[in-house]
Amino acid sequence: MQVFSESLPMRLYRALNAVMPRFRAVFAEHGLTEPQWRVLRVLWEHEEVPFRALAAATLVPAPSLVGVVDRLQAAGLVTRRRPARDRRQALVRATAQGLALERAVTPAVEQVYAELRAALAPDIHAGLVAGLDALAALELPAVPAAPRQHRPVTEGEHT
Amino acid sequence: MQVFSESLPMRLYRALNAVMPRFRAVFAEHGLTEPQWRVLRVLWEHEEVPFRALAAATLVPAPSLVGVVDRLQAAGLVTRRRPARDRRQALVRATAQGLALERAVTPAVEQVYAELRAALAPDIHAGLVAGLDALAALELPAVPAAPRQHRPVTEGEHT
DNA sequence: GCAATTTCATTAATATGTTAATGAACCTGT
DNA sequence: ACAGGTTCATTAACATATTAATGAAATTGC
Repeated sequence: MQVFSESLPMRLYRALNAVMPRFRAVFAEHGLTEPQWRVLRVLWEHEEVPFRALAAATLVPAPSLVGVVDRLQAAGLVTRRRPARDRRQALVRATAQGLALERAVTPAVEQVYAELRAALAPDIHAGLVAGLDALAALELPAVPAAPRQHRPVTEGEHT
Repeated sequence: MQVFSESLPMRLYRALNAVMPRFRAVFAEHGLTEPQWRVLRVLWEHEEVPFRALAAATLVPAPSLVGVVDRLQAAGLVTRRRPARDRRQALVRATAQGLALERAVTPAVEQVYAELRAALAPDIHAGLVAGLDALAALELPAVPAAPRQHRPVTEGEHT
């Protein structure tokens, strides 16, 4: 087994840890968490987005997205709508206030991106993007959903 | 602003989403969560690890690590020790049972790595690793810790 | 020596991730 | 029409992430 710190997953996590705190600091200055930001980001690009598509676009798992949208809705930044033709669906849309946030937050976010571009050599950046896209495209054979052989390590468990 | 789905953070998240479920399925078959696996992974490489160092090596935030180690300890996989020379510290060490897990889980994990290597062209992989390490090394100037200008979007907030 | 500071793990409060289950709405074939 | 199956958002239960605060233990400054 290779050295833990040099494994691909840990490299991915370290890369994220290097950049995301900068972005999150910007989001926080405007009262947003990262998932909340992602939802708004999608809604700035698309008028009205089906819940399912929103989860896919933001990479926020559907069960988490329920709470995220709840809080954005409570804050008056988005609305939820049930279309008559399929009342199971939920269509999410940004309010005027939610749309207005774009102009407020974007400049500071752009600046972080600028720092990134400035700090990363173009060829390194290109190789990185190519590698990431290759990974994302892998579509490794879906997990066989083998039944668990052992119970998970959970709180109440004593020896 | 660039297209959301093509931003570097989303590319990083998509790459992780493409590979981690495979690994987590293996961990789950042995009753482990991903952070739990990471902790054990470090303890297999180092006899006894200071809490602080364990958090850094696993990239698990210290407050989260408290619970992770609690559960591993309750499951009999690790122990916590307070050194006499500095009673604030906590030294974590794997038990015999925790050490035994390595031989049980490693083969399946190696297999996932093998799938990854087989699916990713060597030059793409090299470019990816180079890019990730460059990102991780960035050390963007620490966040200025500017005071929040707006309250976070929280549950109880109504318009 | 001791008050002030700093370090360290932990707790607290809130938000999200993960997996399974639920319940309503739709669909399918008959 | 309707029983059975499917889709969809949501809830449930648990574990973790994030930020701030706490409290005990070490260290520093004077």
